[in-house]
Amino acid sequence: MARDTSPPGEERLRDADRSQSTILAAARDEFAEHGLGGARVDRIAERAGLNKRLIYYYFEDKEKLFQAVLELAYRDIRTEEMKLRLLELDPPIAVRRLIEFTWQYYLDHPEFLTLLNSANLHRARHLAESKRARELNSPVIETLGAVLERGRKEGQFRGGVDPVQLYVSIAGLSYFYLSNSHTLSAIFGRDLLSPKARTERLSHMADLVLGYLAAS
Amino acid sequence: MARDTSPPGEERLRDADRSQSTILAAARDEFAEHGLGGARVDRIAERAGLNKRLIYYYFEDKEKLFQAVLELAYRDIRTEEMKLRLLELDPPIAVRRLIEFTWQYYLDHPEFLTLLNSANLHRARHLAESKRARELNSPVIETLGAVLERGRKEGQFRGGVDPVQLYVSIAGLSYFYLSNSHTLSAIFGRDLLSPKARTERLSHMADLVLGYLAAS
Amino acid sequence: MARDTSPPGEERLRDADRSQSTILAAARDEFAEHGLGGARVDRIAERAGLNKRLIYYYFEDKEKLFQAVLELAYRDIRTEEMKLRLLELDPPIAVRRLIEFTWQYYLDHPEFLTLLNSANLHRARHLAESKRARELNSPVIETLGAVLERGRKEGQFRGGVDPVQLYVSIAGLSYFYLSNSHTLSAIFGRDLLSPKARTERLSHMADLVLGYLAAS
Amino acid sequence: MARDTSPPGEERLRDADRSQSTILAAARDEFAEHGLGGARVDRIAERAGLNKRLIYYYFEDKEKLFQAVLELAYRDIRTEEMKLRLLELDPPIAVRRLIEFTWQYYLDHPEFLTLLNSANLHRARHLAESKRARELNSPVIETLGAVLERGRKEGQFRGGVDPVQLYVSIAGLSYFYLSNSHTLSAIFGRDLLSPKARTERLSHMADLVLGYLAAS
DNA sequence: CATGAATGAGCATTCATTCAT
DNA sequence: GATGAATGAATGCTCATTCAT
Repeated sequence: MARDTSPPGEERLRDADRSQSTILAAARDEFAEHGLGGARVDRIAERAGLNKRLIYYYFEDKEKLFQAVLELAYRDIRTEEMKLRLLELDPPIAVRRLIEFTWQYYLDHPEFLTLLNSANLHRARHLAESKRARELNSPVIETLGAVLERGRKEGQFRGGVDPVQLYVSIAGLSYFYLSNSHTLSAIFGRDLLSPKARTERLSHMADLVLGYLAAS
Repeated sequence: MARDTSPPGEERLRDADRSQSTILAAARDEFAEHGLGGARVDRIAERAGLNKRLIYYYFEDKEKLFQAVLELAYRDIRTEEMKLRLLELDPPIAVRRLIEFTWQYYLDHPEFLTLLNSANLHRARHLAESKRARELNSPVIETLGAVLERGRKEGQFRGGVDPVQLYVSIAGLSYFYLSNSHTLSAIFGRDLLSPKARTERLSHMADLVLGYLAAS
Repeated sequence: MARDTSPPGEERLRDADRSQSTILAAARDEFAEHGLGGARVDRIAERAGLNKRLIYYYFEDKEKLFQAVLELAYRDIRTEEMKLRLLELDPPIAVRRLIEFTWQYYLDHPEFLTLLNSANLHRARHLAESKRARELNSPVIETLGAVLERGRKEGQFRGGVDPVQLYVSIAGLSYFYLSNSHTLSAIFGRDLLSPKARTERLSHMADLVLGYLAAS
Repeated sequence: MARDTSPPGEERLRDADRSQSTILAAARDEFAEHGLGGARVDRIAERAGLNKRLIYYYFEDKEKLFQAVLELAYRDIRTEEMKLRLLELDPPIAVRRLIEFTWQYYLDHPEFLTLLNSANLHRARHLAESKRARELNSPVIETLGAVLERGRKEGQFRGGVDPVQLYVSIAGLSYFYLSNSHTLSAIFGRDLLSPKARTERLSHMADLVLGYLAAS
């Protein structure tokens, strides 16, 4: 009586890795939707289609689960950033590409913004406790430094620009707009997420950053 | 049995106002510290030194209290913004002043950032429901428009800059840096809130925005 | 519309003292029956006919509730002990009366034995944390000392008997027999709680203690 | 695929016995520390360094495990009691020796006291269900009867003393003092387990019992 | 013999909210 | 206007126990 003829790792129950991943994905969605305080462990279990007890079996408690979700979210964006290959591009193009990537990634992963918000609300306690915090440092920072340096050498960019400051600025320009889009839309009485508005925002950000860099 | 010998009306109202203000301040701190989901009505009452029941008497429920806190926070920053008198300044100075004000206000009122975060987590539901949302529109937007226009006319600024976009950018540059300071400090392994780091950030932001505006 | 004509403190709802007493009594029974670990807060609320939340409102948590129950149990037995008036009796009669009282009290309040057991299991942590622990010191100890002294002076008792040791012995003789009655009954194959067995035990204890005291 | 090349039977059984013993010892410690209700099967498995499932394999459930622990504890003390050889001693010496043994055994095996407590809390249900309950009857009872009889014949002891009553009394004198030592220490404000206090207690108990027996 | 994965029922505790005065 | 008492519905977490190999 062949009990299991399916390819390994595909449909098996009792697959620890698979269960953990399922839980992480469900938790990410729940935390993104409701924040750390508003998230419900019951709902995470339900979303994952797994027993609530299993969450505690693998992640100990809600806080540690949140930490694991955060680390995964950072790993995900870093993984994508590493594919950018900015060094192969002309410096202005490279900077523009970084801006576009950041903008698009935030648009595609709204949960990332919310997770960041929740993490900040709790004073980054979850990252401070993570031994892997430093690993989350973006590899792009270094690359961006090289891009800026090359742009300067080639007379395209001004000098004296700190890549960390610029990286934070690029992130902030997209982040604030998107994270506050609902609030801002309500206040300004115009939809900041319409296609037209999006295009305008992207243009503005690129103009702002590249205009600054280009200035003598 | 004389229950109350105080003059009717007047003083009662004063007390009522005072209680409401006390509750609002306590709620603002609690929401700022723990977010909407993590805030506890009990703690708000304790902070205010008032009976929990009074909170419901004045604000109906926790959500409405949060909404009131949000509206107050917006009113507060708008009040300060109105004192800036940007139109009396040379355009580049005016823009610099707005950047400095924003930066300093966020530094002085960290609770404002957290409240914004919480509001965003809940998709601005609380503002959308507020009849006064539009009143929260910053008067600075209009003023900034005038400043940009004058700067352009005087050959100091480039043209075609949307004041809303620029206003959002200025806010975002400070906001992301400060809101994420703990996370970023952990990741970069350097204290982003040290006096030196603060000065550098302010310089960078001014350079970025003014460098952009000045570019032909 | 007279809402409440009943005598005060009799049937009123919303009577804090009354509620606390009701909870304490229910808790005492539950703890006595199941021990600290086996007791269920739900069941205590049910026994008390009150909302579970109220238990936490008044007693903070299960441990503190147990502590309150313990203190009450001690206060109760001390109250009874104080009514003994041993000093008015002839020394041998006084000692016999203390033995009889202890025996009867344990028989009438089997929950006292169980509570003591539970407290001991947790290393008297609950008493050690009680500020009133010393108040629980039996007033009988002092009285017993006087009785022993008078008995010695009158040539009825031997000298050099520590009243604390004797008090503990008297308690232990009843306590072990009753606390272990089920175990011992099973082992010896005879009912240790039958009327005849009880009488024999009381005789034995009195003989033992008085025989010892009378010995030259 | 050779699964097992070891000699069949013999060694397997050894392992099985060893595992059971390990579990029993771990369970004894856990039950002694936390009582039946507070004991955790997980912790027992951890203490034993064995998989939780094995516990169920050998002992069916927690209750039956507790019963097994109890039976073992009784067997252990009976084994020691049988080494006393009281009949070879002069009656008063024999009684003193029994008192000393009981006192010392309880001191050396505090877990025995706690296990007894737990068993009593559950009304000896675990023993009543044990087919071996009667086997747990102390062989010392009979011996003590003989000692008392010989002491009486030789004019050293009074007559009419029930060995069961005396045995229970001797146990109770040590048991109550030690089992309640924490509570009593807290109440009396003096350390009942200091070397001096121990010596005094032992003296008192011997005086009490032997004084009683010696009395005409 | 031995084990990691999984679970249903339950548990102490919390929380926003309402009642009665 | 103000407050102490009271509550129903969660909420995070635990536990003894079983499954599948």
